[in-house]
Amino acid sequence: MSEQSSGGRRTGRAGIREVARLAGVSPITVSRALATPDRVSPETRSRVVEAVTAAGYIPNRVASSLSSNRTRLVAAVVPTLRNSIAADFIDGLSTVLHENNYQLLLGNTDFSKETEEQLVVEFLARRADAIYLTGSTHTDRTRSLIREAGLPAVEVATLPGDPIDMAVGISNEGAVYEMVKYLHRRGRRKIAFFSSLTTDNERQIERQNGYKRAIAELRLEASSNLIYEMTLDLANAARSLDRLLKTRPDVDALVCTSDILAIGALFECQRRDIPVPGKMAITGFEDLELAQHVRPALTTIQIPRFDIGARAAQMLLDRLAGKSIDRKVLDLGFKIIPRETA
Amino acid sequence: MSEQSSGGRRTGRAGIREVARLAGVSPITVSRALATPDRVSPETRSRVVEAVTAAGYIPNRVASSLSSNRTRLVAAVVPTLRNSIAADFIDGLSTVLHENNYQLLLGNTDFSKETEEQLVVEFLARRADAIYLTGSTHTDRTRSLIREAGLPAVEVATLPGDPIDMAVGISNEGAVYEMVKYLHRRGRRKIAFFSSLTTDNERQIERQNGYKRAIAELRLEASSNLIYEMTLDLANAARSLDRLLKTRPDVDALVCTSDILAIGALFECQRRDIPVPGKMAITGFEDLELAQHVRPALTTIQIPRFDIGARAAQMLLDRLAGKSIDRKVLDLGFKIIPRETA
DNA sequence: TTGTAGGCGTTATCAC
DNA sequence: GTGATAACGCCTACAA
Repeated sequence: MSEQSSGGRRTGRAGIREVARLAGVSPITVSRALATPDRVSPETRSRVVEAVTAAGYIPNRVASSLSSNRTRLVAAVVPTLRNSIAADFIDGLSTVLHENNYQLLLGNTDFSKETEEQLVVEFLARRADAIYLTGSTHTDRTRSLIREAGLPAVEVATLPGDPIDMAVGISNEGAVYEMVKYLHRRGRRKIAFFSSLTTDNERQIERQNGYKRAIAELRLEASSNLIYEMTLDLANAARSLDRLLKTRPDVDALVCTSDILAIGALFECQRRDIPVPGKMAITGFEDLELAQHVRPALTTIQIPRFDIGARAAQMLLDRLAGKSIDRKVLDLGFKIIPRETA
Repeated sequence: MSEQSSGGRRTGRAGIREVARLAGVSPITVSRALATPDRVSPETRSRVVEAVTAAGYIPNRVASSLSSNRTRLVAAVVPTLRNSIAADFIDGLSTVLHENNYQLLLGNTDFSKETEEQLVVEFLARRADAIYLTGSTHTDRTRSLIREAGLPAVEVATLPGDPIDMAVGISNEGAVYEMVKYLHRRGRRKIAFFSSLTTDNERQIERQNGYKRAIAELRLEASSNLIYEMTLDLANAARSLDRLLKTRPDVDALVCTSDILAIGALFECQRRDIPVPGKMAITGFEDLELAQHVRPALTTIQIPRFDIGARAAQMLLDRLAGKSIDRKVLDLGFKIIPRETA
């Protein structure tokens, strides 16, 4: 009857005590042999390793997290992974995290900052060691929760004036501003603007601000019937172009905040035999691989997608390692890629 | 000096005891008021809620996981999120998981089953409640580890004959088989085949098998110089088409295992003024939104991308809830979408 | 409906 | 280099 530790609610799995027993050492020595092998004598180490194999021991990180007060978990919040460059960021983040023996906890908000707040609460409850947020639009509670927890945090894809903690991204405002000026230099004067939804999405708002600032500086026509906002897909871009041309057949250029929208508009022009760039110039944002393969090839804004995620991971890891951060807001820059559509 | 519980290594944050003290109840009552509110009197409940707010209490799920031996964590393994329908699956998975108050732990393998094994070990160590795997190609150890842990598991995007536990997907073999027959009915006789890399990726192998079976049944020419394997992007599809046409200018149809490859090939045909489908028929796989927008529109195989992830989540949740599963391997089906390229 | 006792499996701390 | 002890913060089991 009476086994070694019969009481309570055991989980069936071999634990550190069992391994310790097999190796003829104490539990804490097993812990050290696995976590910090060089603080244990070679013989002890090999006896422990043997015992681990024999017992089929898989350490319980839940227990170790509770005890050490560290989870080696980074939580990330994205709006969505569908049709989204967020997937590229996360790929970069995940890759660097795994290389450093951290794991990724992922949540999607469907573009709602209230949902984001719920996720952040859940991530704090799980005691994630650091947090990755897409963009800089958050509820006040999200911000204070993270700050009060003292959690390393990085906001991604934009350059907030007042980051919660750190940020990596590009100037969305600047990128579109430059693009409008580029179009102006190439003789365009009636410039329309397509963005995806601006709800809880400051990246889109910043891009729209870049457009407006350039239009104002260049003394071009500023009109609300030149600005369209839509869900991010090809079909909506085509539909919006249809509406735009009905009210404003005089438009000679179209700045889009995504390659998807730009390509949707380009295809619609081709269906209507509107020459691009002859009658209509079109520009995108992101530089998807597709951009260089459509004909005419898409003039667009290139951003370092994988790198943004990877650098975000690195910044979090540096902070977790106690290193000092030189720049809290890291601008990875954009580049206008002139191709054929503008 | 001597505070309530001065000893040890406290984490600074308000704990359940502090909340209990504020509410004038025992810690276990706080636990119940939050986890199962209906098992607590309304007054007690509201006193607890007040105390929670006052203390800024965020429950420690690490501790609760350790104690309850449940993490409410589902771990998912994908090859990559870049340029991949895996992102759509994960979006579906994540959405359903969050609706049910589970969180998602995500890892990427870069198409290596050894990396997958490492991730699975890590996920087991974190005591994830269930696991999601992409495909059915795993190391023996991965399979036995999951089986021995008795963990609910779902393999996604294929229909394994011997699933580790459950599976959701489509018949990759059947889909390509049908597509080749479709092309044959439309008079094509020299049919080439483009797939992405087959390393540790049985979906690609199954699709190639579907191609080979149809070719054999139809008594068409089977030749290794009709089969190409490449990294999944537009540029490689174009390059492979170039090579194919050099050795086999007589080819009249091209079956691709991805819309990306098909569109890459289509664009290359257009650059070379090869009429599609006049001289060359092209078919894809996935039915990305782009497929219906390119001109000529792409004939392809549609699969329920978001649903595959969502159903995978549902199967795991059902099993976790102790419900019986009617079908361990769920076939969500494909559909050939005839458009203009074939 | 509420509370008491004790353990979940590990690691921090301090001693040897 | 190794070990004894006591948490980590919560929840299961059982009792009242």
